[in-house]
Amino acid sequence: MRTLTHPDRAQLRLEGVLDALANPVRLRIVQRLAEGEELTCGTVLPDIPASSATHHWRVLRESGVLFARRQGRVIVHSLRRDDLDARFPGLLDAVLAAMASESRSRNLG
Amino acid sequence: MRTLTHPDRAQLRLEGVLDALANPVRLRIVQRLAEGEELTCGTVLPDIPASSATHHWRVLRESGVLFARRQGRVIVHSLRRDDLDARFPGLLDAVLAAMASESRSRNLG
DNA sequence: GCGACTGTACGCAAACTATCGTACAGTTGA
DNA sequence: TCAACTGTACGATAGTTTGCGTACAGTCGC
Repeated sequence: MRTLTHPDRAQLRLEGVLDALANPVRLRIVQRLAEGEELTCGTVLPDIPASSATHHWRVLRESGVLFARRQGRVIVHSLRRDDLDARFPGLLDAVLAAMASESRSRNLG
Repeated sequence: MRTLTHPDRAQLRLEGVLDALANPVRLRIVQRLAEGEELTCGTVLPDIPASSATHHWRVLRESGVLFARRQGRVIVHSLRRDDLDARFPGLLDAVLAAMASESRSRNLG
């Protein structure tokens, strides 16, 4: 169990963030985090195996999309909203809004 | 030489667009298009082989990021700004602004 | 210490992506 | 019709990503 490394704000890369977001599992995680939830690794998509989930958490963490802090035996994740907004103003909001609008149109059929 | 197919506005998918944008070559193309240029396939990055370029143009076209129209023997590409703005408000602007800010900070050192 | 719990590390296989060379198709102007 | 030009189709390959099983490490409560 290594220490949880994060890029700092200045190290965030647009391409890395876009890459992290261009995946349905990770988009779903971001959406949940954006709802204000602080998620542990096991909290999202209980049907996907832990080892697969770990991979996605890592991609999100290493790209700088979220922050992970160890809290006892769980790892609590939160969106790095401030950092993302500072480096890429409007990007996160646009992605979240787009997800919301996509799920709306899905529900309409 | 097949006909150039495009998804229509309602078919645009966030994940597909993010995926198309999560690549340095394609980001560069989008940046150039956003500057108002209308580009043909050979106009960007002359050092990359035509067959590689074709691949990237296709990804951008099929994800709905740009529109390609045949004009004599060249294919002219333009950003689908209106469609992107309609489906994913703020997304394209945020990405373009982020690119601009990244190239600014690169120039500073 | 021990067992339950949470998540990682490692390694593997399948699927996907990027890059490229070669051959070729459509358009244009001579 | 012919050659030049522009871009595609196809196929190969290397590298990457995804998904997963298994083994294990750190923390907690008892």
